[in-house]
Amino acid sequence: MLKYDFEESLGYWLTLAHHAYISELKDRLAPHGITFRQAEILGWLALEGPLPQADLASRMLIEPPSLVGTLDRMEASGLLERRICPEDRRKNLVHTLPAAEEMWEKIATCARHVRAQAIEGLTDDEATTLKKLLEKVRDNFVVLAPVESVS
Amino acid sequence: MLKYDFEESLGYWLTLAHHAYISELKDRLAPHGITFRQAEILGWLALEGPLPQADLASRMLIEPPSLVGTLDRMEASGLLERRICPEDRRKNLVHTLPAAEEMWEKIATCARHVRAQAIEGLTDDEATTLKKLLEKVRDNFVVLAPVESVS
DNA sequence: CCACAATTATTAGAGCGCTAACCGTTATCT
DNA sequence: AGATAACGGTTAGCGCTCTAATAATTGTGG
Repeated sequence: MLKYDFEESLGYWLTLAHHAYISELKDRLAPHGITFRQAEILGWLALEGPLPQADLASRMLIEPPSLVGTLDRMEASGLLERRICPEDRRKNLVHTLPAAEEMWEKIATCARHVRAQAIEGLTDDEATTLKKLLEKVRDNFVVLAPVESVS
Repeated sequence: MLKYDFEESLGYWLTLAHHAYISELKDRLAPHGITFRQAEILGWLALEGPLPQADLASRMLIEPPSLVGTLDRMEASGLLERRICPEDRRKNLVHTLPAAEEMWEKIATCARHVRAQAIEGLTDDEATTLKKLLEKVRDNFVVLAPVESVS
């Protein structure tokens, strides 16, 4: 049987660090009665204002159908509202409701704590280097936007 | 509304790189008719031999119940077999079957390609630095093993 | 104007993750 | 030895993800 040395694989290191980070965040969010993905949705809406579902999905790196159930649950718990876009009646603009406001403050506090914990013991230079290297890795997979062929 | 700057968060960079890596691997595995998690199971068994389900789950960073369905599907497709451990009849040892052999060769090829693609354009020093920094981040979250209090 | 294509959201069905609760087996402790 | 605790696996119920197919709306071609 072929062997594959997980310990030497960048994918494995990435997975370990990512898992540790996200797990910590989930653990801190749970006592406030919100999930990681629901928190992320409130984050994007806080940053960018009301968004159509497709735009929200693309920012979260998921497909539009994956969002439907989560939005349903958040609408049921009074955090959100879908409103049909007047300019394009195919689109739903996702709006936050008042209950989202105080929830978002708790979420942001959790997120800042986890972020600070993550870079504890790293110098500014090291954090910058880490960001740069992670971007390089990502760019190795991102498909270059195909240039429109001008005939 | 409070704003949270995703672009400045280590968690976001980590997520982007991790997502790109894993997505690429999933895309390469799909044509061979196997999922990422099923491939990972074959990888651990190739590396360590037959394992109890709880050990497998801990290596995969998931809880034992999460493994049940996936093992059921793999058993149904003839890749695996659960065998009761003679020394401890509570345990199931997960054994690979012959069909797993050729599947694993395809998987290992995919994994090596993705790994090479990920570190393309990185010097050896940069790869080493990246590993070191990712380990530092992870260690910031890992709970120190509580020392047995010697009374 | 009208047929056709593209876009947006949804449903259906499958895969994989979690916690809580349960059963059978093994270990421990008087 | 016998009661109790701990361990390994499973089930049940839920949350989030995917692809393929569908309905409604909008854009584009002749």
